Amino acid sequence: MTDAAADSPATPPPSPWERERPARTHAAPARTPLSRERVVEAAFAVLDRQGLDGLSMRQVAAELGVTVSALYAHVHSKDDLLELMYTRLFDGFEVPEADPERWQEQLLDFARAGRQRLLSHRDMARISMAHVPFTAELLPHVEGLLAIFRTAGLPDRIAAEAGGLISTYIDGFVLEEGMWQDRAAQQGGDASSLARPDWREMAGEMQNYFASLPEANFPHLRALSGLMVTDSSDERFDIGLQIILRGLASYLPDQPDRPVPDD
Amino acid sequence: MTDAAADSPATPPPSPWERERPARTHAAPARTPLSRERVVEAAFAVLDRQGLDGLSMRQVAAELGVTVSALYAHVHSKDDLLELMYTRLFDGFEVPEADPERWQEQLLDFARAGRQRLLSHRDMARISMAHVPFTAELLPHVEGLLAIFRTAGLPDRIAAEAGGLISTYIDGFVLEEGMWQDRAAQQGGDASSLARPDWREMAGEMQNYFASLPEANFPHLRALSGLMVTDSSDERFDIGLQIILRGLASYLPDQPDRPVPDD
DNA sequence: ACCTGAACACCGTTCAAGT
DNA sequence: ACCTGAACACCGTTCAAGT
Repeated sequence: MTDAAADSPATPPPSPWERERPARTHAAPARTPLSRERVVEAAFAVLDRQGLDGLSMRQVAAELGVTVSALYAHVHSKDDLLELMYTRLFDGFEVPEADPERWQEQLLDFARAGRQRLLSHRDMARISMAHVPFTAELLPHVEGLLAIFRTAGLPDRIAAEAGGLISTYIDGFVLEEGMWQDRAAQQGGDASSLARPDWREMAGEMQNYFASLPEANFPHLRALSGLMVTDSSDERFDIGLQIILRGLASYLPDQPDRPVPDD
Repeated sequence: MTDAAADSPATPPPSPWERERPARTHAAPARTPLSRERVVEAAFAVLDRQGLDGLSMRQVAAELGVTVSALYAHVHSKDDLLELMYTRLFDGFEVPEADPERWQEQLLDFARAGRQRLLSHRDMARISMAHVPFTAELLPHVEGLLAIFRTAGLPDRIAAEAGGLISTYIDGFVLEEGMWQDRAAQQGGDASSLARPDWREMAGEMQNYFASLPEANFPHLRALSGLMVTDSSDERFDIGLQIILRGLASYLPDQPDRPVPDD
């Protein structure tokens, strides 16, 4: 029984962080009745159409052709529903086996995948920021991330902070991306272009605004006007990531080409 | 005309980012009537008492002894009110003159002050995350921060990302701090201890939980159980900050013997 | 066992009417 | 000029009642 590790994801018992949730409906009934899964699915549909501010229990019920009160047999509350959506984001995502030789690439992949996951549903970053992955289902992901840091050789107290730092960066970056899109959508398209408003225009406006600032007061903002807001978020995302990765690398025992402190 | 820089904070014209706002009430009337400032003040009072989820226009009106509709003469909407609260957070805060010799200390001070500002009102990090400091009033702060990066010698595209990276870190860290306190409050104290619920207990619970995980599946989480959640957030905050600062420092041309100032 | 209907106690925002 | 009162179109959640 010592190889229980290789067995399954081995979801641990609920942590003190999480609230209890009503027991699942045990037997799967006949003609596709409501289920927790269907409620979550409908919630994603509403989210993508209306955004988080338009995501109400009543809208989810309408999406399912059902009364509001019917939802409460399957989810404990709206907060519970949001937590389920947050958790479902990690479905089918595995942190790879930590490889000390490739820890930086593994981290890059992890972060990029995380961003893509958040981009897969509207306002998902806002939902993600409101949660912490310390629930039983998500702890394996945390463990996998910590494994990368520790087997790479990072000191424990650095490894303990690194996961939160990177996750916060991902959430924050995508949150900001979403804000630009929202602004562009609400300024530009009155009725159409709901799906993919080209915020390129807004980026251009902001660049012009920064470039038009008085030179005497805002020399640096003017100088960086072309870089602060760009339409290629992918590059900007990677740069921030590299800053963090280089910071982490500076804590490794021997990495000769970088300024390493002697403590 | 060239020394306009030394004149005043020189608030630039509104950026494309910001929405219009109803014109301020011009003349200050007699007997302390409503004003934008009083509305914001009342909103902070409600926020500190009820939290962001309990902050409603109706509660703010009640705080002022006034009808809800009266508020709309002074703020354009609830979103507008939240933006005013966000902006007011920066009042009386100056980014220091950039000193290339002391850029790391200046950044440390900036970040610590930012965290303290967020901690000064309940749920303030949640409000902060929903905003971007690209409004006319806040651009001087952004400029001051960029000045520190650029005069330190960081490449432009690194400087352009560094501000957002650090701000995101601050917001994210304080957001998480607040979540712990909320959890502790709603688990423990039923009626009393509203102001300062000791979440020390909850931290202990989480540590025990991590330490109790099956060794086979969660070796790293177990090993770091004492570090992941601690009651001294100050240290944890500084560690994340140091990771970022070292990452930034790695982009400087040659700074061989001077790593980040250690505690 | 599962869902409906109705109710409760809230929301943000608007607008005619008062003073 | 400034505020009130009432209304509109929403919320999350609960619970007795139906089938």
